[in-house]
Amino acid sequence: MAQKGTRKKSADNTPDIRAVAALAKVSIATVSRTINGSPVVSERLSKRVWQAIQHLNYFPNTHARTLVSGRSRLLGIIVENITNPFFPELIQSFEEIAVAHGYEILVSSSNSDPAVLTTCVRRMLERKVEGVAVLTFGEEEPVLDQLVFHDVPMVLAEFKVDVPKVSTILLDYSTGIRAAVKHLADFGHSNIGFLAGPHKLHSAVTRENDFCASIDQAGLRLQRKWIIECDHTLKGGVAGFEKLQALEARPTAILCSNDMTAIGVLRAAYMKGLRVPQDLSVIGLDDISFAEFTLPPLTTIRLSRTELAHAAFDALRQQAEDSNNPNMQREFLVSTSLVVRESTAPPPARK
Amino acid sequence: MAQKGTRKKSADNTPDIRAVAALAKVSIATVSRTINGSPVVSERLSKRVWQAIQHLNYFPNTHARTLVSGRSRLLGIIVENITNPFFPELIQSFEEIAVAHGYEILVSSSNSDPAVLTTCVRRMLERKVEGVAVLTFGEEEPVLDQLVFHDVPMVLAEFKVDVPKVSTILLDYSTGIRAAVKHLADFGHSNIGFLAGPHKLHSAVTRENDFCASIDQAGLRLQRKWIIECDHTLKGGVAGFEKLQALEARPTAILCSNDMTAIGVLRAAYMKGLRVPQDLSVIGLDDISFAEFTLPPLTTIRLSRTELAHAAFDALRQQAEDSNNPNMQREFLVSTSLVVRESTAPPPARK
DNA sequence: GTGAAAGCGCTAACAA
DNA sequence: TTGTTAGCGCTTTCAC
Repeated sequence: MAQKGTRKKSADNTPDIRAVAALAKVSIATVSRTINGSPVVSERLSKRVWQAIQHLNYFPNTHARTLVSGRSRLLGIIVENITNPFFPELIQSFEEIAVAHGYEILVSSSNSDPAVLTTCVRRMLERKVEGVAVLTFGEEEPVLDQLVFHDVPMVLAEFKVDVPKVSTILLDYSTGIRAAVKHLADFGHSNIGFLAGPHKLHSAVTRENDFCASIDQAGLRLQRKWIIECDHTLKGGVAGFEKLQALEARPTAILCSNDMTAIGVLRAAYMKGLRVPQDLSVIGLDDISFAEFTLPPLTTIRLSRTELAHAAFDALRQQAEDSNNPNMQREFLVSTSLVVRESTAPPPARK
Repeated sequence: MAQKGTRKKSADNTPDIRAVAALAKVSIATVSRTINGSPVVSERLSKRVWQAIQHLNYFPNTHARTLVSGRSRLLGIIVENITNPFFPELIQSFEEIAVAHGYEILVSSSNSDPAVLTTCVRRMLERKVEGVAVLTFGEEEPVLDQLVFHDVPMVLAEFKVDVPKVSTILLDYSTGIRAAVKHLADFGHSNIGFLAGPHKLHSAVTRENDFCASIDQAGLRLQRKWIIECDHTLKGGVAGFEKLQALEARPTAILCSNDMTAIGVLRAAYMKGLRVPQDLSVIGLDDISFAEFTLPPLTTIRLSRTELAHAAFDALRQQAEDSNNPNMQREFLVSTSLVVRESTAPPPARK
């Protein structure tokens, strides 16, 4: 009845820009300029405005801002699965950097399911993200067309496409893998097996090739039968280990395409009564947080999630903010390095 | 030069509601009604509108929607740390449910740092979340005032406050702990130790009390000196185990306040040459994903992240959508259950 | 340097 | 049942 405004909420604790303007006795334009750091505002007014803002505990409504400015300050990040221990650390870093630069992030998991990916993309589009980091390391291509179509900048991991506004992050596995092989060779291992990832995964193939090259470079002889395709799971690691054990000539060290596979090997070796590292050396790849907690703690090739996150953010931010160069495609390289823990040692003495 | 609109983006692939209206030859109001499922729209027009929408690949701008409707369909979830293996699964479930109901989520980690928490809250406020799930299991209280002040519904875990629009999720540890103690007792253990969490954590105290009660209920004698305060980390578990070992009379089974502590015990036992479960039974609590991958796989008390996520979402959704009952405070109970794996067995035969 | 005013894309009165 | 219109809270011309 006595209500005056049309759709004003009843007891709203959230002041708007008009309230600030009224309190500071300036126009809303001046408040806006002050908040956005426009250099034209005189110090006298700026001070009054900030005081009013403080006094009212005011903060701008991002939706209104987005609507009028066309900038959402929202970035999307799509991972394969947040439950996969590789990703939380990555998301964490990405969030930290983004927030530090005034961006908000939208996280979602594709679960390797194209239908889910479609939904993710749609959600991001609806929220008007300014860029999307697609860190699924796999089956990305098809649905991403939507993002391209809507002109949303992207950054892809290990997947180079020649499209404007789409940058790429390449992973330098070879450095870490070479270091791992050398580490083993230095211990005296000359028989090194490799438990590969599924060949449909681009990264798995790269890792395998890098392994082969490293064996060469170390002056060792590559044994094709010691390279076994697994599936990046613990079970796969167990199975891979067993295949290796069934051979007559067996390696004294196993490098795995990822940590879960290595954890499978640890488990299988334990069940067989083989001691790691005395009887068998094992190395993983990724350095998921659990690698530190295995029995024994796993020597592994660390893929820096921090670097990855930085690269992804930089690519997106640049696209979002550099309007001079709207169609740039950049390329980043993220390094790997060996983390020596306790799953590697010299090979058992020959009898 | 020849540009007509004022601030129109140049080549915009994103049609707006007017484009749809024009194509369908209806007013924008009809388009809006159609999209929002208003029952008043005639089938004839509705069909034309949907066709136009499809044809243009149109989707509404959520920011505009939020601005005018006052509903953001955004929910916040604050966890202690996304890197803590307890949380990803929780976030995953929360996301799934939320998305299934047309909500988007904003995830952030407080890192147990009040300053960071303040930022999280601020970010959520700026984005106008309709509710926040505070699942930090700890030091929440102080900064949350901001949310209360701004009238944002909340749901807290294990932390009951009597404030309108703030619901609580209680965790029923006792069921799981009782089952664990019984499991051990059934094996013949009568000497059971407990590696507690830090007493400043409410949940840790509850777990400890439930343990004591369960020992009683199992008809066992409680040994105070077998209860040791640890800190929920692997190192803490190692230290706790060592304290227990230093005692003259030692337990044959150890229940831990969380899985990381149990993993520490596994490690320490391994280093001492004690076999688990033959020489010592170990039980964890949480059932983090790694628990399945330890050596041996860890018997543990599972705290259902799915249930937790459901409860959190339901609480928030109800607050957001039930405007009849704007100040309701609900209470949820989430259960725990024993997951038997391979770290428990009968005690070693007495000599 | 400052303010008035025009919208950003939508929803929700209100009219017809 | 449908259309017209007034804003949601803000940024950004454009005058002054």
